[in-house]
Amino acid sequence: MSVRRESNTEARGPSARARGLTHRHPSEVPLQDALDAVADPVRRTILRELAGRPDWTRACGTFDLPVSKATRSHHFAVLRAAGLIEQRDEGPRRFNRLRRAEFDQAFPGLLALVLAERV
Amino acid sequence: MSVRRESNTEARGPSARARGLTHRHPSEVPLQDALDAVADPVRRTILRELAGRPDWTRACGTFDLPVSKATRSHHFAVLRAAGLIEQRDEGPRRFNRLRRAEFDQAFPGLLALVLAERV
DNA sequence: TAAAGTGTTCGATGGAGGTCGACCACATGA
DNA sequence: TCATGTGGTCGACCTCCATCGAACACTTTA
Repeated sequence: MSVRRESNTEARGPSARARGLTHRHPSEVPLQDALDAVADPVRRTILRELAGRPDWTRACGTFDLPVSKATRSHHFAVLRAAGLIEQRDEGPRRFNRLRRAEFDQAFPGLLALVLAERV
Repeated sequence: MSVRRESNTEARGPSARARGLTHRHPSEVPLQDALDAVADPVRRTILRELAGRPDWTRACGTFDLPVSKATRSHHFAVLRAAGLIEQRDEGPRRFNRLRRAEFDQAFPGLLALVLAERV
């Protein structure tokens, strides 16, 4: 293995921003928090859009939402605290991943209801 | 068919109170309403207590809830509108039934999460 | 260094809904 | 007819949270 330059974050470790990124595993999330998270229509839109693309391909700003970026940031924080998404910084952008398997094991069927919703 | 007196409500038809009882089938309930209904801890307590007894054996006043009867009445109305319970008047009391099968068909897994919650 | 792009934090605001007391409606029994 | 018990309705209150603009922090690039 040579000493070639790495361009991803793994080689450099977490950035200053990513250091403050706290995640919670779905198994540690109370049902109350999970229900509160999915009870909001904007957050359900985020989840559905996230499910339609491969993991780590959607930055927070790329979602089509009828709210300001401050509100948007708030919603992503709630989803993260509810164990519904995982986030990773890449340069100035924050990419997202839907925690399908983990969340479905903790709350079977709940995420499926959200993703099946026809808006 | 003779003209003998009937003592149950079916023979006399719905009482004056029951006439104003509007139910909604779970299949007609939007996901938003279903999630809002189960997102409240008092309502989840009602659902769990209801699941622990046979159908039509629990009147509204027999539930152990930390709220006034006005609030209690409000919660039962929300659960009814969400297709989670069915109500039937018997004398001055209003008995309840959990709409397990119907609701589970409309929102698979959701009610199970509520009933499995350990308080 | 400066500028542009992305995202968070802060403080304030508004609305939705949970809560209550009081009163009302209905059924039952004395 | 009256009293009692059950439950709903009404109006008011209050808390929580979604929302926003503004300011800030970090990264990248010119």
